[in-house]
Amino acid sequence: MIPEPTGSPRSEPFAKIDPKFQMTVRDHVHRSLRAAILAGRFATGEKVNERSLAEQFGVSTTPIKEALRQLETEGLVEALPRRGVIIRFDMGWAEEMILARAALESMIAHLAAKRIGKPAGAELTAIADLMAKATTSADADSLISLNEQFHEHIHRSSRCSYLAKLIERQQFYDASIRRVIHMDPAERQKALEEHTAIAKAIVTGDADLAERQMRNHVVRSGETYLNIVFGSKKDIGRE
Amino acid sequence: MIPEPTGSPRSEPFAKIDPKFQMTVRDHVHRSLRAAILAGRFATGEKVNERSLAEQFGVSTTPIKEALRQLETEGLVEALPRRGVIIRFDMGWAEEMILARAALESMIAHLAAKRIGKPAGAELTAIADLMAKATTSADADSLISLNEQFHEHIHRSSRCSYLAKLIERQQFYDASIRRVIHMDPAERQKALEEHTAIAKAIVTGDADLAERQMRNHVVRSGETYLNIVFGSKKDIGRE
DNA sequence: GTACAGCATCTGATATACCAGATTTCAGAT
DNA sequence: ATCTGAAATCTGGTATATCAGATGCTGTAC
Repeated sequence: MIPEPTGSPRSEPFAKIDPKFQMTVRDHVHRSLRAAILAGRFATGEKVNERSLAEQFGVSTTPIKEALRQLETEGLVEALPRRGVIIRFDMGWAEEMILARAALESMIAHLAAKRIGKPAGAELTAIADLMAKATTSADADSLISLNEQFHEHIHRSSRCSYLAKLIERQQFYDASIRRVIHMDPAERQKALEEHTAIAKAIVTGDADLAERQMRNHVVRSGETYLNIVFGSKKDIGRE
Repeated sequence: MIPEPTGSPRSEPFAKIDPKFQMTVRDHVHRSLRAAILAGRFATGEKVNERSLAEQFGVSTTPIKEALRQLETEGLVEALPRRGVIIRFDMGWAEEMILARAALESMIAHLAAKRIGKPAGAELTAIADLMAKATTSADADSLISLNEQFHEHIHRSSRCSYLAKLIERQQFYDASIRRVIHMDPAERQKALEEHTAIAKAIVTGDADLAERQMRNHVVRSGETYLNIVFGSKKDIGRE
């Protein structure tokens, strides 16, 4: 901190660092395991051994246990008391995670349409406009970043922090896969149309329309993801 | 186990006990804390101390930490690294939990309507019929039990185990509160009508109708719960 | 009276020890 | 050869110890 000569407090000297950014071993383990599971680097039903994981990470079993507890609550592993934890993730699980995200995102879009104000609405439209520009010109990275901003803005507009947190936990395709997805011009175009329509519905306060369009968007882009990662054409939630 | 004279294996001698039923200290702590939080026995923002909890439960801090990790992932507490965990639950949080459950249950009802077969459909109708009888005659306990059966049957019919698991985590009014809710004849009648309508929509395969009705049912009964627990009239998701 | 450095204390994060339930192995009986 | 059950082993659950960051307190300087 730079010393302040006068006693008068400056309004916003430096942003306080968010304690959440601090990295602990258990978070590192949690993220690593989570990413590994979602990337399919474990077989469904495979047993994981705490001591062996601890050795691989070079830490004790304590943070491993805590990370496994988090994964258990997330539904990515199953704990059989006194018997160990087994991996629970396959294509079916991924489909259902997408459906869950669709259900929650559409609910939050519904509420955002009801609750968004004039200024926030204008910001959302602005983000959508930037996305339109980035779709044809810019690189995938800025598109990914705008994508995040777009959804996060909707979350904030809904004023639902619990729902937003739940959705975050559902968010499981990582940046590298997103980049692959946004490589395809057809996909970029489709996503843009959907985003534009969602933004319009929310800004005009059409909650039911916003909800439907958000749901279709999440399900459709989820299908794209599944096709890339699991490599088989699939309609989510059919039959 | 009763000894078997012949070498021939009996088909289904006794059901294997589900390992999940085994109780560990961390599960006990998790459930107790969860119930205490949902019952409002902690203030929002209140700090909880691991050592003090360990002392109160008469156990070491290890299972406490694991239970707190689960609560953290559930969104009921927030962990600030190296600083401790604070309670995150109030009426607003409860509202959002109800909305989340509404979103997920309606999604699962939608899928159940698409996927339910003839026999399972008949069973669902049968459960609804039993509910009709129990509404006027029987005690609250059997109504509560039928209620559970009803929703669980829908979950199974949807063939979505991940979604069902997610919903279970959202399930937060316990048996005692349910009993209070089901005491009121008007509430019983309203719930019956909703259940009947949901069953009909699912059995006839009207997925969109089932979805809408499930959502209304969860939100409306959630409002009843909120009025009882937090004691103020409130429309969820309005403004 | 106020501000701040330095010290004492509290408390979460991690490592380690130990126990008991679960699993596997293997010798002896049939 | 197969079954059984006791012993060895593995592994998760819990308890305890240790470390370091966060917090609180106090006495001194101004």
